[in-house]
Amino acid sequence: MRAALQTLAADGFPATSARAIARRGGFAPGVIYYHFEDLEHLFLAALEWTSERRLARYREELAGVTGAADLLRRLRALYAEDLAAGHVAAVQELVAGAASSPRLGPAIVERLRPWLRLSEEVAGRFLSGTPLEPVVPASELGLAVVALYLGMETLTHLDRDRAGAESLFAAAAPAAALFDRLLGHEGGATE
Amino acid sequence: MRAALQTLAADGFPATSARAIARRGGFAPGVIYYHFEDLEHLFLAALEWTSERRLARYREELAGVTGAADLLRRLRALYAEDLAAGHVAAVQELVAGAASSPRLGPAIVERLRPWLRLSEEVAGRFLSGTPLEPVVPASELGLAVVALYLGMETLTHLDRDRAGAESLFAAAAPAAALFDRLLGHEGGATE
Amino acid sequence: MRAALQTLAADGFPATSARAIARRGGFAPGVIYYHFEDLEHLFLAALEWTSERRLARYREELAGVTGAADLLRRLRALYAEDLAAGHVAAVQELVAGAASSPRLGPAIVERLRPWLRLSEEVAGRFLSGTPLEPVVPASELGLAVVALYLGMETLTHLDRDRAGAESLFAAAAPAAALFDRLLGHEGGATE
Amino acid sequence: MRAALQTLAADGFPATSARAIARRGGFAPGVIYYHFEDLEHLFLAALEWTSERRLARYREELAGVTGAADLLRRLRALYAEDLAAGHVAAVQELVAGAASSPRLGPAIVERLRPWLRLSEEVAGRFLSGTPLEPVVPASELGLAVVALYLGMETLTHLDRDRAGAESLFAAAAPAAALFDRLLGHEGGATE
DNA sequence: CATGAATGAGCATTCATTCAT
DNA sequence: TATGAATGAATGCTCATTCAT
Repeated sequence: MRAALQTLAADGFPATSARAIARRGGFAPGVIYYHFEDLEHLFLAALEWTSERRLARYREELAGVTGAADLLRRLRALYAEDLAAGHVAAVQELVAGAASSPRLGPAIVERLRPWLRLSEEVAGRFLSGTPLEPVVPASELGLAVVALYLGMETLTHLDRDRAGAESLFAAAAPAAALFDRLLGHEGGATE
Repeated sequence: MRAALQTLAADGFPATSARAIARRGGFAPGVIYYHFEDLEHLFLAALEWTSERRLARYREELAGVTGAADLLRRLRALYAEDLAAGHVAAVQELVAGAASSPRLGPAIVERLRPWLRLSEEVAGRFLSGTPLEPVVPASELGLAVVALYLGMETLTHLDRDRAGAESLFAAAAPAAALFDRLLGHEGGATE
Repeated sequence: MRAALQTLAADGFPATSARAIARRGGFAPGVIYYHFEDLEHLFLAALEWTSERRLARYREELAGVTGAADLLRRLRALYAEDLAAGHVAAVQELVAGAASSPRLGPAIVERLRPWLRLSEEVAGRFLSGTPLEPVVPASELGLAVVALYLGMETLTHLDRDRAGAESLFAAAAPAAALFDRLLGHEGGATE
Repeated sequence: MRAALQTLAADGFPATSARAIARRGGFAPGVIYYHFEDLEHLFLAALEWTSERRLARYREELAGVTGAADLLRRLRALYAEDLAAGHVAAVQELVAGAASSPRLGPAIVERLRPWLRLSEEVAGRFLSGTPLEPVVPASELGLAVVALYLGMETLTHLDRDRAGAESLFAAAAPAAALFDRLLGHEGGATE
């Protein structure tokens, strides 16, 4: 059922009505209200569900990262997974669509916080020991990365061109390699 | 009237109905359909209108930029203007809300393209002559900056904390100064 | 349109949905919400409308009452009018059906108050100068009469037997005549 | 379980859904349909249940009534019991709410008939031997009393002011005493 | 006996849109 | 140009009811 929402969120927040969810899930709209108090609760439960699973995956993958190029390579793979499952699309749609809802908004912020924490943490780990450490605060870098992720999703969602993010990753690779070389990281060596 | 839409877009795309626009503008809903074929056409016209004016302003301000710190300072001021007028908020709401509309989506992409071009252009000007030039393609950097802008707006729109973007600008300032120093730019000298 | 509600209230408060009203009135349900904020507002407006007209009629008719028998005769005629128009039925249905609504309830009480006042006033006029005056407070008698009216309507509405009230009026006539004779009223003489 | 319905009828007929009953009773809605064919059957069973018990109590209490004042005093006490248990409220809500139901209405009339009989009987006993006997038919007086009861309940249910009926009883006491004195009853002597 | 899941119709309400005036 | 009235489809949600377990 959450999968039904997920796929629904894939054709736009404004179009994600109870009826539409039910149609896609193959059940009656009433069922939703049997299991969830509200559409909002459904959304939150679904966000939580997919978010937790993806977060675990991200944490796992980013645990042993060794340098900029390595980090980038792993993010790229993770993003490809997200794309395939439509997870980012759903999340972005939810985040953007519910931004103005006084009840949903804050609840979503809450569910987004772990991502900010992870992003910040990885940014911190990544900066530590480099000359950038004193000059770039991890917390802000972490925020910027999450924002970039969301913004990229918004844009690639807008025109159906999924290649945008992909080419961004591709373009960033040489820069990451250079970065590693300058700082003596060993990460990108095998790429 | 377009201003009415603008302010309406400020309380959320899903809540921006013909009635709501009319209520805020102080006219009857029917008027909209006298001037525009459609709500979608209204949205596009409004986007175009505000976009052109802001774009001109951005172009003007970013024309004589001399370095990273200078660029950052100017963007910060421009962003403050955007914030005050609610322009970014409206645009982001529109972009995100209409992302899944088969008719509105592509049309919005079209109206967004000049921004990508500007961003790309500034990025190119900024990179040219630096050692980064061969390693960072301007087109991708430009895209990333627009995405970051949108993403930041999404996030700051989500929790009412407008300080997020501000503190990001603040945090980026030292890095920009360092950048300028390394590359022999003279921009941030007076800051 | 209020007439549409009136007739609708004639087939039961719980069945008086926006759709049902519209169906009976021959218009689309949306029209209701164009003219009234709410179903509740429709109900109140309709109650007010019919109530005012009937109240004026009652006042007019009861102004020059001369005795118990006369009063009874006039009430009987008025009640027959009410019955024909279905006014009491609608009012009773509304009063009973909305009794538990926290918003509608008090608003209806308000609209009922003039009736209590009239009833009280007539009771007072009727009692004044009789030996009953010190022993029967007009305010309570007025309340009792209104309650009796409502209760009778409830009962006659329950089984379709409209004869109940009629036979009550008939049965009360001799008592009223006796009452007048005892108290020296001249009212019922010609009956 | 019937108690659950009773209390539910205390927050309004339209709000008395199967779910609401079950929630208050602490069981699943399905249970209702195990024990009763229908919500309507539940209502009737519950009405019957409470009605029988109260009727017995009324019969017992009104058996040895000696005069108007005595009758009034006993009714007042009985009414206080009803109020405390919420019985009248439930009955009135049911009677009014189901008035327009083609199936429920007649069935309720049936369950109400014993009350009319009792009322009539007491009225008859009360009138017998007095000069009013030829002039006031017991059957009509009985009907009027029941209607007054229902109507008073409707009104006191409407505004939360439970004092209405109470003050009515209080106001009627002197009249009853006078009545007894005139007719040589001995009932109110000790009051 | 009882539950939890499900259904489909119905609810009040709001929507984009049309159109006579 | 603009309005006010109207429509019909859609919204989120609740309902009585059923039924496998």
